[in-house]
Amino acid sequence: MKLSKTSEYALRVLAYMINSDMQVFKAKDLVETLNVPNKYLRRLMTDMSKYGFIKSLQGREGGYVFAKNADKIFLIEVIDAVEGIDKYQGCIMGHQSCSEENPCSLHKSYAPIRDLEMEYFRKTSIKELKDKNIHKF
Amino acid sequence: MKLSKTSEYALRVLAYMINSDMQVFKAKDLVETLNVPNKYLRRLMTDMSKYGFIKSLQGREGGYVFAKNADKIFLIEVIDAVEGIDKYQGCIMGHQSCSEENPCSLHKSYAPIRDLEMEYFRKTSIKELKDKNIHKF
DNA sequence: GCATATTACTACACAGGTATGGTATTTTAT
DNA sequence: ATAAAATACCATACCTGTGTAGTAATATGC
Repeated sequence: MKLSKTSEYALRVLAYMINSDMQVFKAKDLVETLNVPNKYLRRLMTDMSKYGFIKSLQGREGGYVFAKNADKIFLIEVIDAVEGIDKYQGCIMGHQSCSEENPCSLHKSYAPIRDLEMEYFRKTSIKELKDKNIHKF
Repeated sequence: MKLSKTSEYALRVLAYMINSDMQVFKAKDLVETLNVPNKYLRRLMTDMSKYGFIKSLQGREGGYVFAKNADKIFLIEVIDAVEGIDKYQGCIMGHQSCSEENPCSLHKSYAPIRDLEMEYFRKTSIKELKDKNIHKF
């Protein structure tokens, strides 16, 4: 599982937000704190708004806030929204059809590992990224 | 772990070779059997020869053969050779320095899963792809 | 109402991975 | 010598992920 930079940025933004006491986050603050390219972050935030993880407040005194409780936002949803999760679920050898019934030569041994990984992303929420001992998002 | 197409092709070539009774494999045969683009496969085979997994026999009746016993060729070596393995071992959130001592907010929970996956690729050899019930490489 | 602060939208640019095409060279069995 | 096979370059094209630039739209404070 090597996430795209866009997914990394998305998770880092959300990890920062859940670990901060602020309610409203400005793009400028996020850019400086997380070292994400300015315009890139802005597009990402707009996208994440559309997907319903956050909400944007326009105008002066505006910014971004969570659109729902962070324990209802799962890692797999974020990844799927910003880069798509399908590719990580396909056959490790690149076969179109690969299943228990018609497996590739790696399927039997690798499938359990991939399933474990997927379950992790499916069950872990943004809220679980809250950890007061960690100052790296 | 979403491998590059180049890695997928490499594994499929080696899986096909270990599952066949033939000793010498011609590029033409590999291209047709595995549906890999002609020129792309040829360059890949040249690369794999340089890395010592296979050997090329030039001239008429030439082709490719294993350069060493397939139980001495591990998946991680093949992946590392053709696309590099480093990116899969870095921090899931993209941090430069992320370790037990200075972890990101996902490190503690995700590191064991990534380690398990890496161990799988480190310990599984091409020989283990041999399976007479499988006809998909 | 106006200036300011902030996000939204559209288009473009660059790099790397993936793929194709051409031409010429080297090696070896027959 | 001829044919069959791989090697070596080299150029190009496409797609995607990543990143940049400029302009438009929105809301607030005064």
